[in-house]
Amino acid sequence: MTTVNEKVLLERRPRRGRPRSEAAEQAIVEAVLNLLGQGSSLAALSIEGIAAEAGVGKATIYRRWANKDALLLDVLQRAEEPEPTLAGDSVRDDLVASLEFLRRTALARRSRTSLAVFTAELRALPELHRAYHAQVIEPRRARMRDLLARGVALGEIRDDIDLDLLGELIVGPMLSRTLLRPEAPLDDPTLSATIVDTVLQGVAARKAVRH
Amino acid sequence: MTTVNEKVLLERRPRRGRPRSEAAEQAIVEAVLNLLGQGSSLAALSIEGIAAEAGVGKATIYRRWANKDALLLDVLQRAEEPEPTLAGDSVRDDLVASLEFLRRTALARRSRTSLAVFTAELRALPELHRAYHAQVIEPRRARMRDLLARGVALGEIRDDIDLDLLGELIVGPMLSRTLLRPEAPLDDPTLSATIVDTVLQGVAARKAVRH
DNA sequence: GCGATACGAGACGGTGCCGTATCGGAAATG
DNA sequence: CATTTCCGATACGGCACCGTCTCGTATCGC
Repeated sequence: MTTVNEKVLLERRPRRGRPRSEAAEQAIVEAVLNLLGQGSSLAALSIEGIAAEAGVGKATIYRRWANKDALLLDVLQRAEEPEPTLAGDSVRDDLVASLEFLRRTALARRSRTSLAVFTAELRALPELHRAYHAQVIEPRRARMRDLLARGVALGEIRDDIDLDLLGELIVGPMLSRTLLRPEAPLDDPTLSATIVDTVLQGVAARKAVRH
Repeated sequence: MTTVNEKVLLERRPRRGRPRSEAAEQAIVEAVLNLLGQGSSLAALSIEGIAAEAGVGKATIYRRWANKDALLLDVLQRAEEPEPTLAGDSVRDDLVASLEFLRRTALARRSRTSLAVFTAELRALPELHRAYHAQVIEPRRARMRDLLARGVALGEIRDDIDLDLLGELIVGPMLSRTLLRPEAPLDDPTLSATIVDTVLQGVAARKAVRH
């Protein structure tokens, strides 16, 4: 594991000679996701194992990526779904949409494993961790902060709660279910709305009316 | 990494000859926790590294544990704090106490890393994962379920929410902060109460009174 | 003191992996 | 057809580690 360069892929593409196989490249990326989906840890992934899973020679991998870190970072980035576009009509609805995105990401079997793998294992791979955090986690949290701040400004959300804590109240339950209960149902499309509405309304029993 | 036997420790203690050094045993356990606390991943721990950190020969480790898995499982079990005793006066207070326990567990630098390491990395170590889940995670969740059920029975908590979801609403935010924000403050002793009360009361802005 | 068992240190064979190099063959350009 | 580059396969040197074993020494029961 050496340094991850800014430019991850080797991109010199000569015009003469046999072109690189797009199929091989896809097979390599697929193989990494397959192995992660089968429960492999990030650190346990080996180039030789990936090559075998992909039905590819090691040289075919090293022709495209400089080293293992570069390959893994590239695959992790490709695996990210695009963030959802938020309608903006209601902060509540946008929160549900954001959480739905997280749920679907977690639902995909591969990503589900990946999420768990990322959060902890990346810690042991500092270069990878730094890059992934800066390029994926942090922008996502910034979006959530903006959304919640809009909710406060519009009067949908109490203004006496720390914005970071608010985000954790929303995201935490989905994270808890994904990480701590690997067997828990995650395919209920109403789960996100239930979480958001429950966090908004509160859990305490009430005698008074809600509005 | 071979199978973890039911009996983890080798426990034949002959009465003749030099007795085993209790100091060495403690140094070994300490060394594992130290390395985890320094950010090492579970999979990256090596017997040789542990022995060096502990200032101990490898044979001294293998004299006590059958293999690496047995050592790690034993250390993980020892590292668990006892669950807090719940006063039982108010479910809200007991929830705060339970969450405080989780916060303190996460706060300890070693445990903080360990928690992150466990949740994801254990996945790649199936024997370890199964044992840890059954012996630590599941009992903890059962306690939380009982506590929440009491809250529902006593009328402190709404009766129209799934108990598992309730638990996730409480535990999730702390988990989120611990795992996704390694730099976030976790040493605020009022954090647990803030989370519990916010989840109980809800996040939505209200015009009506709360009672 | 003597045998038994422990200690730290580290040698040892074996395994698995990294990243490079080489093979014969395949697929492109010109 | 000659050249170039890629292909899968695999050999290679090097490294880190596992779990066993052997040193010379220390500490116990008897």
